[in-house]
Amino acid sequence: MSSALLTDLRARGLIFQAAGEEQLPEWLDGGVRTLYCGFDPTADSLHIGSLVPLLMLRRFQLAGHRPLALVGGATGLIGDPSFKAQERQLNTPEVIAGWVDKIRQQVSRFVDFDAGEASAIVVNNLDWTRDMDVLTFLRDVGKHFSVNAMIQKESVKQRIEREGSGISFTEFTYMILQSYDFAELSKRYGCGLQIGGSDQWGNITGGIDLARRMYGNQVYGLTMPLITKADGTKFGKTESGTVWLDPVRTSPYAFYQFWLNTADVDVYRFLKYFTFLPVAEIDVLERADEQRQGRPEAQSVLAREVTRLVHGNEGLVAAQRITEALFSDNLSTLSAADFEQLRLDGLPASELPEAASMPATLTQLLTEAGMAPSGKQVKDALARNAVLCNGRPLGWGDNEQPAAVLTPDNALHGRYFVVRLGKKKYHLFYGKAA
RNA sequence: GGAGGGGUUCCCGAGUGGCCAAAGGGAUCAGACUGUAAAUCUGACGCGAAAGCUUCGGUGGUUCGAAUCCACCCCCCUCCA
Repeated sequence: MSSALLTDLRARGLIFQAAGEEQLPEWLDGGVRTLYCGFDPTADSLHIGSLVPLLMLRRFQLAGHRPLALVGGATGLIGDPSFKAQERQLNTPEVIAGWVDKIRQQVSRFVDFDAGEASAIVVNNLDWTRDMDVLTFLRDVGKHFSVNAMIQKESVKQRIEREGSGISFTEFTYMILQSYDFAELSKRYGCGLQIGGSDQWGNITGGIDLARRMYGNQVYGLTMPLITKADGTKFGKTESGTVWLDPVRTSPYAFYQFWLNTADVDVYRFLKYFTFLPVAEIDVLERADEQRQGRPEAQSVLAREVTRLVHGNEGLVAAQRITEALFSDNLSTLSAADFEQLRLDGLPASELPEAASMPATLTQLLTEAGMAPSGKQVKDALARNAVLCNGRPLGWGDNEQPAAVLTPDNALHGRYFVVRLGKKKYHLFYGKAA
């Protein structure tokens, strides 16, 4: 364990802001330190936005420190206003409790619970806030906060100043709750460092102040940069929405594809953020790619590493199997068993209706299968020969006779159709087994 | 409680009686070019195969005709008490 960790984190561009920067290296070098990062249940799964902090916990653990993963059973009931443009809708306590369970399991996959002194712990802030009464909260905790200072925080400024949106007292209080978490963890576990995304800076510094005021504990804070893409679009979204960590929401295949599609300008930075590959190795890869003609190798390394981290080796193999089958034009070499496997691996698939109950149009069939949000898009694609069925282009003329197109004669192994829309959207249709 | 401002299609934002399924930009989707990139160009972009159907906070009304006018209601913001 050593502040060599900090050097590596800096080289990766993972440190955005630090509170107590002068003493931090020394503190880290002084023994097994305890740190925490919070994850609020805002859905039943985390998405890749939480990946950097999750991996960060692991980086610290690998460096010999003890990570606490906090699941925000309490803060999730309130909602963090930080840099949010609008007040959020409250969810019921029952719903949140369900999400807490899911997130606890998810978070647990990224840290090691059997690492001696550095063994991870999952905590829930509901445990120390549930039974606190209002007056205690206001007198013992609230008294340490200056509203004057709170409204100055950049994270809530736009909500306070901007016309068209306000902030409820409930959300405004969030900062105090999270600050209290840090103070409490410093007391309970000797936790001396909180990490989080750059949007958490205000909440983290609030906690640092509170820990000192309530318990005289000197604690530290680190934030990680917001992950951005060079083209300015939001990181973590695909055409089908958010990229989730839960394989049920985002299949390992889709997850793998997401990373594979990383832009060249972003990929080396992402390798540093999202993998444990040494920086030197990433630099070598970058130089090698510069020499190469055509497609760089970095994307496939990134996709492989991150998919393995999140979905394990099995998930990775499944993702690669589908990718290989679809993007190498060798559909005809696949066996019936292979198709079944692709289905199990998470290739989007649906059962084909009987010829008698077949939808009247292909646009309808493909839309219902979720390949496109509206028939218009399918229509557009058909008109441009961008819809392929088992490799054969379909045209606008085929639209009104799906039953004539999707016949057993045209199927692979009598019942499989791989329909491709555009360059990357694939869907497996399967008929009844013979 | 008082005064004022505002709610338009995914987002921003025009439109203030017919020419409006609603300008423009962004996002998104598809094509060309490529490397399942980037940049650029092209097309699509409420729903529908089409005929046609449904939109401009809500409900009623005026009118041959409403996103646009009227009434009431709901929500948001600003200032004052």
